Amino acid sequence: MAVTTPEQLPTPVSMIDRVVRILDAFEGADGLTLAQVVRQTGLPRSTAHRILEHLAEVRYLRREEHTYRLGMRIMELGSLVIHQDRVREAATPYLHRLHQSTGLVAHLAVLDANEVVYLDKVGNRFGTLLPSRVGGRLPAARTGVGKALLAHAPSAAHQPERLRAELARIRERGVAYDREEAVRGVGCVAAPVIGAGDTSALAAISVCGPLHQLRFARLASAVRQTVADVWRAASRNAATPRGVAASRR
Amino acid sequence: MAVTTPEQLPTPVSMIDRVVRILDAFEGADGLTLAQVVRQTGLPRSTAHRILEHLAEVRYLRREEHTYRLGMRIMELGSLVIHQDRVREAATPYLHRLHQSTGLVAHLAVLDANEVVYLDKVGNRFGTLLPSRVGGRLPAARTGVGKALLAHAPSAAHQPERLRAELARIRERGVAYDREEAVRGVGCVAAPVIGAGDTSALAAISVCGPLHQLRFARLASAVRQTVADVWRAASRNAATPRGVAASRR
DNA sequence: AGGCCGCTCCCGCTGACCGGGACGCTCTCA
DNA sequence: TGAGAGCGTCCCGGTCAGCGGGAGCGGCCT
Repeated sequence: MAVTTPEQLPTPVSMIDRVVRILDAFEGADGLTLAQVVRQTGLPRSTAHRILEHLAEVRYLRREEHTYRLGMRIMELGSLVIHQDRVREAATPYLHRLHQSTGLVAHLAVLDANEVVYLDKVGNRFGTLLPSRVGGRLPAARTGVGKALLAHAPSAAHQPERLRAELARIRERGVAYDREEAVRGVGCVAAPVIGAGDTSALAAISVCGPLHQLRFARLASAVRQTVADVWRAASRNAATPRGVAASRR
Repeated sequence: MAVTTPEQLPTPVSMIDRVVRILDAFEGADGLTLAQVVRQTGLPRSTAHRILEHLAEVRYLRREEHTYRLGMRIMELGSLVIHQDRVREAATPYLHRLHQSTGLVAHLAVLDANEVVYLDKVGNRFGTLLPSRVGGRLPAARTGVGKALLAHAPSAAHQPERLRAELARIRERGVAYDREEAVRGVGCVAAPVIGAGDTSALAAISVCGPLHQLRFARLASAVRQTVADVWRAASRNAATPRGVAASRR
């Protein structure tokens, strides 16, 4: 499998496009040989080889024998993005409080098109039960944070009927629920952090855990309290916006 | 300040070098204008402008008005690096256990030249008291994890006398201590995760907290136990090595 | 031994990239 | 009010960094 239609990718013209295409190839597997990169990117062998070597030289990739992996410099830059995000900065202490007061896993996420991207995750106690991961993506419509974000996004009006109804309910209550929509036996309670002037959400916060031990009413008020605290903390320092969210082209 | 000697940087010749230099400029500040990038990188205005725009197009940067910031794609790639690291994967559950049993902050870090880079940090309870950060760097000689790593690194023989003596003691005991060397009032207990065949350390684990509430003897055995568990878990799945550590050119 | 596959290196050609400079905008200061 | 400084944007002719076909090599299968 993974037989991406051979060569039907438009040939990238700029150097940057070539580099991006190569780096993107590493999202699928955690270690690629030259030949694998060539197959995935459709670039000529010598071109791919040259760029891979060059990227390894600047430590954006790491080479071990004949396999390349993403390197340390990319990790450092990536974690810097998260670190510099103002909403995340304001939210982290409150996520810890939320985690401690509920004993569940607390999330912070932003919307990107139809997916959520997680910026923080506190209290990994359920191991791999939860599919969420800092820097990871999940379809928005099937997660608590995602629905909370969609409910307060410009795109809310253009969703399919069934979802639109649920989003309206979420806007009313200020809280979104997920009852094993993403993972069997797991539920979430989520609420959006709304921007200052407008009505679109900057980010969303959730707590997730085994469905049978969730007290929804209690969690709803805890999450609502948390987003209020985060909003206050964020707007205290906030002169200019500074988040990875929003601003698509 | 920050008046990097103007123009004395060697002019980068390749596109990749130029891109790297621009991205590196964002490590200092979380948001740069074109003019600031030009000053920091020494690149011609039009060149910097063209590259910045191009990077924003592929979402490696994000543009808001006239300031550029690191973008979402970089965050995603970066967190992927951490996620794909085998040692980190094996260590995380044990870091949680260590955190819960001690009530302190648990770290996982690797060595890079004379610095440590943190791969995981569990239990942020002391807020900004600890300078460690996932993806962040600190001088190795002044941290617990750093000394544990240096003690089992090839470079151990070439350190200054005083440090060399301490590293020898660490090799004997299998545990490194930090008593407010990095931060006033804070101490750490650390131990290295040693590679399979050889004697050099893959990574190191530590617990850190307020000095007055540290029971060193008890923590030492807890950390030793943890590295043993992690080693076992890591070598279970480990066919090929897969970590951001090691392999300098 | 012959075929297959993967990595590396070479080298002549060319178009992607370079960067000086023009232009327009917004401040600030005289 | 107008000159000047600083900034971002855009243009365009020249050129060299990058391109990529292909040769060479070495390992691993029949």
